[in-house]
Amino acid sequence: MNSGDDFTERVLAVVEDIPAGRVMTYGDVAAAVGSRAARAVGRTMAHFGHEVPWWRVVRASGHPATGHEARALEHFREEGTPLVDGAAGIRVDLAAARYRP
DNA sequence: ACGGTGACTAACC
DNA sequence: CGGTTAGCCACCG
Repeated sequence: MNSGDDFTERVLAVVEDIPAGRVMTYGDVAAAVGSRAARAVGRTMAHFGHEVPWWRVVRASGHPATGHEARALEHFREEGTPLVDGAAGIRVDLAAARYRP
């Protein structure tokens, strides 16, 4: 019953380990599983993200996943995630919200 | 085995 | 700040 995909399983485990009010970048999650496939992490979220707090995973710029910014923003406000209001719109304050294991 | 693809990142102008 | 280019890695048919 092994799902067979170690990478995917590890990624989901890391995302679930992110506490509320904090976020991690795709690159950080990839590094946490011992890889640098930030893109592969994004794909994993697109397929399995419905079972994990995908909104706690953001891009290196502090913006949430492309096409899901509005949805992530609702969760950020709800969990009290540090946000920054800038010209590019609203984004997560990585300096304060980035989760460092 | 191979090429295309993507909820990405960093560098450059 | 923003738009573009190239590099990166894992999954799918």
